[in-house]
Amino acid sequence: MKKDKHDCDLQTCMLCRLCIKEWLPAVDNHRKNFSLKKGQLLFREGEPVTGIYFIFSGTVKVHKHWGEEKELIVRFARKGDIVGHRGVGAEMVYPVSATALEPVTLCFIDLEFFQASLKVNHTLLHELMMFYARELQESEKNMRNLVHMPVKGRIAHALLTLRDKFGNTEDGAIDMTLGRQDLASFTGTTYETAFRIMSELIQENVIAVSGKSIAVLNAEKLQELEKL
Amino acid sequence: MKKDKHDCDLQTCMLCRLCIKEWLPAVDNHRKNFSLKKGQLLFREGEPVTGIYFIFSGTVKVHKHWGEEKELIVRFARKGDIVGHRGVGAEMVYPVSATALEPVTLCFIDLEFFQASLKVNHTLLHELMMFYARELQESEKNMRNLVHMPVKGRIAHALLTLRDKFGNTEDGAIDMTLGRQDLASFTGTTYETAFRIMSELIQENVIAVSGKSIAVLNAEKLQELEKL
DNA sequence: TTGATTTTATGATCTGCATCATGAAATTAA
DNA sequence: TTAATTTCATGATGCAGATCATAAAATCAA
Repeated sequence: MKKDKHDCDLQTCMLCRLCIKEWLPAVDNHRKNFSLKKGQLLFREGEPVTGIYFIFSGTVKVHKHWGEEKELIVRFARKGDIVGHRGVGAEMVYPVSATALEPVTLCFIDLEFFQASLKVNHTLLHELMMFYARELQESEKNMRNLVHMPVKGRIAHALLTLRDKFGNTEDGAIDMTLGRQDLASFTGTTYETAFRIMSELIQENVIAVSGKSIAVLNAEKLQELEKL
Repeated sequence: MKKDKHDCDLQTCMLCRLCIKEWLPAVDNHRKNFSLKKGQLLFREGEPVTGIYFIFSGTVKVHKHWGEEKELIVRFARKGDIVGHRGVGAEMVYPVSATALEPVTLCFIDLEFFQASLKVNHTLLHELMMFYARELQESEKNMRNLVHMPVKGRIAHALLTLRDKFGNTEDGAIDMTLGRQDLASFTGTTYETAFRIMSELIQENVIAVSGKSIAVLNAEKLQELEKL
């Protein structure tokens, strides 16, 4: 993890955006900027929590492990997103790992200072609470989908979610590249099944794939798949 | 939903426990006590959020629906627990339903007043945030379990969780009665499978069942099942 | 108290998806 | 540039758990 002091602009993340003017210099003082290469681990499930991170550029996957081989991707985080807040709670151990999917620059805030910020800044505290609330809703929705929705529907849902979060490039592809394995881990299935379903969707002209970039051609169809 | 004004003791729920003395009369003023019979619906998924509830006695299941027939139980709430907070967020619609599993008495606080309380009482706000954080951890753990753990493991985990939350009666049974169907919905499986696994566990002398009450005889064995 | 509904119980079958196996293509390392 | 490692691609096989079918008990309604 390369250290660096002049990366973030003090206005991308929620901590800075919601910051009280007087507190900003303190933030500036406490932050530590880092960069990660593709595939590098930010923190690992089970490690003690030292602080939280804000992403300044790049994409990170947040994932839970099962045994050595298997995982479930719980969330993707991008520019401006907070990472590591799942460690806040009773245990003070990260319940997830975070890994860079591409080169990433980010900002580290140690826990103590972050908690001080929450104490000082009630808007921040409230905003963070709402963020947790939204993530909880999301998580439980995904949970239900995992139980009752067939894989095809989950992949449809995942694609729509990703398009929503990352937007489209000019040529209509989702502005994010993720491998089949990650798509599988995100939808709670295996690589092979994910692959087969993607092939089906291509055949049905619902999506178009070239390399790792995926374009949604027929969002309505995906929405249908989401409900049955 | 029978209305009643003299149920809760103003010290069971988090709102009251963390309340600033001066604010307590306001709470007393805004609360509305209700009671539900077994099986009665407290609120339904999709309904607009009007406020939040605190349980004074009894047990409530919080569940998400899929189609007409299927559901997933996301949480059980008991004395002192908050219910309805999942509605707080962007949408202002309950993302879940809540149903009484036995006679329940509870306390309703309208949303506006609750939010005012959060504004006034930062301890409460902080505590609520931590609560969301813990629920999120829980939810994502369950999510991973749904994907990677076989049903038997999930049932083992569910039994341990329930024992933890509800404790034991004198005769060693989990202090809560839930039907097989609810156990199935809680572990994300079907009634039949839940039943079969329970039979296995009984045969293996890991649990004992009489009617709707379940006793854990061998917690270690359940813990083993949890990890593979 | 009796008929109706819900819950419990259990076997027989069916299937979506995981697993296994194998090779080609694409990255990455060296 | 070449060897090593990942990722992509696809068919063959197997199984955990869903679905279907039935009936007895228990609970509830009237």
